[in-house]
Amino acid sequence: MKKIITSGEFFNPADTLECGQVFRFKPFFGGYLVFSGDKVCFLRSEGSEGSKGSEGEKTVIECIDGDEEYFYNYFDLAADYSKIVEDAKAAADNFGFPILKTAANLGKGVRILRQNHEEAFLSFIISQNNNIPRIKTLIERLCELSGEKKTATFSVGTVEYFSFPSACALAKKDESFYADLGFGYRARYMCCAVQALNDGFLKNAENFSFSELKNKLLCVKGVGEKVADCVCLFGFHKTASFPVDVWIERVYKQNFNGALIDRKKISEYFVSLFNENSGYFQQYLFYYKRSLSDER
DNA sequence: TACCAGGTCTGAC
DNA sequence: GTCAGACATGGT
Repeated sequence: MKKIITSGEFFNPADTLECGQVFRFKPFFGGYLVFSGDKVCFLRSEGSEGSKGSEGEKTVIECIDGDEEYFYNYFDLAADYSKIVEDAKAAADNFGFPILKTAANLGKGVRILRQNHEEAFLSFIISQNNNIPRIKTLIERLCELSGEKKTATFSVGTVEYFSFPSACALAKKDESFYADLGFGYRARYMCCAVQALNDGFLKNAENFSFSELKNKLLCVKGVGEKVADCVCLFGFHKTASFPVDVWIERVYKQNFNGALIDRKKISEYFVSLFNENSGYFQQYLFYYKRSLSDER
């Protein structure tokens, strides 16, 4: 077992996991088990007697031998998030959007994950017109029925879990399989998406530009602007992406006095302001807006 | 019961 | 190109 220990000031486990970018994690011994593809790690805060984000706080990742590099990359540990938060505050001042400063202060512990490509792609197809608790349930069912059973041992004990099924493993599943799991009308989209994956449409996709990748994703039935933006951001770390969903639409109307109606145009508006920081700022705003509701 | 959720597709105009 | 309605499901 290996440990990665980082400062907790700009990496808060709860904020990072519960801000809606990822759906496979669960509470475990005061921290979280985080699943990605066929891997798992145990993520927790340590030494935080004071308030959240205090100087002495550490964030600890435990993983099995050989997975250190994977999770170092997954949690984007090479990036300097103090600069991103400062950029957000500066943008808030420059453009006169005080809410962005408030959101960045609240969400400064959020990191944009570098998720498994296939998992992010299929997960955000499931996410459409759905709520986060239900998305998590559907993905969990999918893994239990089609993933591989695995075990991993951490300092506090051993866990059993299921991997996210590969596109290959899902190749023979038909629409009724997903419908029986409760996917609703998304069952048809899942079949299309799995076939696209098995046809190799995401092969070498990490080398694509943002627009190349997004256009490719939009060719798949069931993938629209918002899902494509989420896959680009959370699966491929294309941070010039600004997904617009119902929550962001509310932020735009209520806090930015926005007059645009079309979500694609709202996204383009924010990207024109924030450029390569769009994805980070979007996540701060999304997390802030949702935290105001009682949903979580 | 009606509405909502990290939307997208389709057909009418 | 724009827009309204349909689409499955389960929680509130």
